Amino acid sequence: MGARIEPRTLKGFRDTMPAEAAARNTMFRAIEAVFESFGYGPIDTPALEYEEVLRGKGGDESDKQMFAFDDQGGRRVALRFDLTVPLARFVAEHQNALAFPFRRYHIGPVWRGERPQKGRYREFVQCDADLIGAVGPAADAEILTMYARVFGALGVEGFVIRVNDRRILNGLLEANGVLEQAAPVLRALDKWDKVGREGVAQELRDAGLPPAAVEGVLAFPGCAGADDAATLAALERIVGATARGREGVDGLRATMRLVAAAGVPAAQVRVDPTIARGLDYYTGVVFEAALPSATGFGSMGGGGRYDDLASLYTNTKLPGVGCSVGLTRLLVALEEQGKLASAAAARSVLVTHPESGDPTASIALAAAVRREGFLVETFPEPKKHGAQMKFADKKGLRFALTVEPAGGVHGKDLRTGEAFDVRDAAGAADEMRRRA
RNA sequence: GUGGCCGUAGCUCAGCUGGUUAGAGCGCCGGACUGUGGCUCCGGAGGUCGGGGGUUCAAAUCCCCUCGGUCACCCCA
Repeated sequence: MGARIEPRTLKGFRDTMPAEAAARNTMFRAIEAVFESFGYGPIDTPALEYEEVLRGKGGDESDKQMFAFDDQGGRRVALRFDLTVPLARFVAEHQNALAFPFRRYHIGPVWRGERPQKGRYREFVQCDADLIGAVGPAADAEILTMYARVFGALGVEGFVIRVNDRRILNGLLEANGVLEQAAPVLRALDKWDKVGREGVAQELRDAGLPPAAVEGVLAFPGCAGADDAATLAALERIVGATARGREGVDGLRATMRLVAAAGVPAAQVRVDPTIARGLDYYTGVVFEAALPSATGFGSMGGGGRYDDLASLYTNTKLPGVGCSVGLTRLLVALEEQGKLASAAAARSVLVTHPESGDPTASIALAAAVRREGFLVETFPEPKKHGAQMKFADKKGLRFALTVEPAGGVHGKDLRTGEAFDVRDAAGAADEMRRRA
């Protein structure tokens, strides 16, 4: 016997407890149902890929964040840090076998070697859906509509999907003569909510923008109006003089019209000039989902349009638009708010084991009740009745059933504490259905 | 990669300016009482005070190092 091994998980990695896992699976199913209702089908890709495939163009931020190492055969491999790059490789590799427009969704864990903090882990689950091989407002609107439906189906209250368009942002940059400083300017704008007007102004000055340009850029986020039409009109006044800005405003206006036509409430999807998104491959519409109630958690996901998904792997031009739900973060945020959809335990049953003797009758009872549609578990050992009941209580089971030595079934509603006696499994099922 | 805070029983924490056998609540185990849980009562197990070094007659308590956790920045889900 050596020293005992300390049971622990790696920094940034976490276990999922039964209640949370149950809630997560319920969420999976809800998300999948929405995606599939729009004609999207599931795919999977390997967690581990060649590093060069995932790395793409080097020198990015993702470089430092990727878990990469040599495998046993000396190959440079890495864990995927998102589901979009694997999608690009997948589409490029299988383009002859796919029907375009290609709609797929993908749910799975991704890994990033960042320093963990609130709502941020080194392993987390993303739910992505993308529409590849189509351009225009109809495609963009479809993703936005579906995205709103997902949060609706998850029962998330008060979510807001804030939408902008990279072309509008580029118009702003052009109008102020700062196209060269796109990255720092967009990054600063994206922090509008967090650091406020003065904070953004400071960042812009630090980025070396001339005072006139700083003022010009600052006029932008504040232009949001009472509704999307007003905001779009204001945006048009600011960037309408540039071709790209004009195109962006027109496109976003058309997209929002289609989203409304699909029946999405205006409160759920709103135009917001401060949404920029960090990833540099977005070229058109961009959006981000947030829970106003989940302060300090960051966004619950986002997405946008990209002109050319797989240019690294193929000459075929593959434009697309997609969305992503950060399921792990969403789960933790909802859990913290005590809003985890509790898996309905209304049909859970324990059939006790006789304290001494033969469990045959109990096993038969359990099987019969199971056929009635209940979630039935049997106690596997002849422990004392009190202990068995305690177990049922701790696990949160709703009912306990015991076969009486003289025949018949004695039941108890663990929630109300009421007992009942019935003739057989069918009688127990009726009684439990009545109480559930 | 940079900075702040924290590290005492399974969990949440008390242990003031260093001083006899390190405590509480909850949880856990056993028992009493209800045939069969949740309430109450009784009893019990469980701690290298994160680790290492130093100061001191004496450290969980002071100093240094280290490891771990956490929050923020960066970036993002």
